[in-house]
Amino acid sequence: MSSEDWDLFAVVRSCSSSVSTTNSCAGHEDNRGNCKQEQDPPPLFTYIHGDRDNKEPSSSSSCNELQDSCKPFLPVTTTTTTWSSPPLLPPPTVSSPSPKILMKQEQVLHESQDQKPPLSVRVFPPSTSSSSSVFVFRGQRDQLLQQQSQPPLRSRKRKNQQKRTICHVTQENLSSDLWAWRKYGQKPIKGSPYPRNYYRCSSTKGCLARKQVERSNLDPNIFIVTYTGEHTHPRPTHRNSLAGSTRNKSQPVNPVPKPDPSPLSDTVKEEIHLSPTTPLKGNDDVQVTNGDEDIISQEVNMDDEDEEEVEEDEEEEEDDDVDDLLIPNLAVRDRDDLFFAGNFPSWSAGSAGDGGG
DNA sequence: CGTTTTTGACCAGCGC
DNA sequence: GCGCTGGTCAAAAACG
Repeated sequence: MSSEDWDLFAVVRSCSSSVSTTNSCAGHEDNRGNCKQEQDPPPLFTYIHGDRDNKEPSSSSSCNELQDSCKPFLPVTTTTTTWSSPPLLPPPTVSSPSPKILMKQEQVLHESQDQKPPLSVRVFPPSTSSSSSVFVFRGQRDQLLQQQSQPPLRSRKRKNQQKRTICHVTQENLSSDLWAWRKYGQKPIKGSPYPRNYYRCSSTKGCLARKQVERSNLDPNIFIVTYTGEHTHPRPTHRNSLAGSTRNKSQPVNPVPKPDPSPLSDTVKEEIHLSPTTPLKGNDDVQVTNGDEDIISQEVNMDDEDEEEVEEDEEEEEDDDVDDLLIPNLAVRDRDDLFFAGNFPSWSAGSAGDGGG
């Protein structure tokens, strides 16, 4: 596997082609009015948004920002589904492999980030379309309690965590992100075999938007993308420069433990050539994915507003749903496997920095 | 030349 | 206060 492979994942690029398509944003417009969705929205999308640590009143602009970041992943149909406050339900128990795995991942994610397991998990059964399924889980009660008893956390780290949108996307969908991101760090995450990659918006120097891409340890096909901060600029229509964007030669310092390197399909190959910075041509990315990919995004929200919406959903959704949840359509899976087969250069460890500290 | 990626080091938050 | 961990910075290297 080579870094080039990872490029694709890391990816996270956007802008490119842009422009054009309009779609997902339906109903969600960032404060900059960029909301126009650029590409065909992937079918699967779950997102959690909200401020976990500092529960600031979620400003619509902020939320929109985050959502905007995810817009690329946001299916038109799901755009309206904003979840927030979860019912105070006990954390669901996950035991089965497949779908539940994602849930576990979620829990892991929360644990690692919030240090606490999610209070509840919301799952969207593939109701509207078979290809799209969304699940959202969130734990807030503890946080809420903490809020009441604890003063607002104030630290750079905490501040960043204030609002974030977590999206679960497939490798293919990673490139669906139309924003331009520049990788600025990579660190191994405790409890996860895969390192976490840190990206910041490269469209504008002053842009505070950041993105974290982490591969699900439970489901390698799924990437956990966490958006933080807000874009301080309208969505870029094209890349400024491609220099250094593609690294085909670079070799993975930390070879990823990849099982079987199967031959990549043409489609996959194309994607592999793409890098996080690689300009997307038109909807190439989308084309590759075909829209069947799974994008699971989650919005972590601590906002009361969202809670209301969630409540409604809750009634509709039953705990049983949780079992069903998750990525009904992993059509990409095969490709992903192949794709990943030789990818993720430094997934292993130690790369970004001292690993902490 | 300009930009991105890589990666070691630093800083800060959190739990004990 | 200490240690662990996560997040970010910055220098060097790589790429178009």
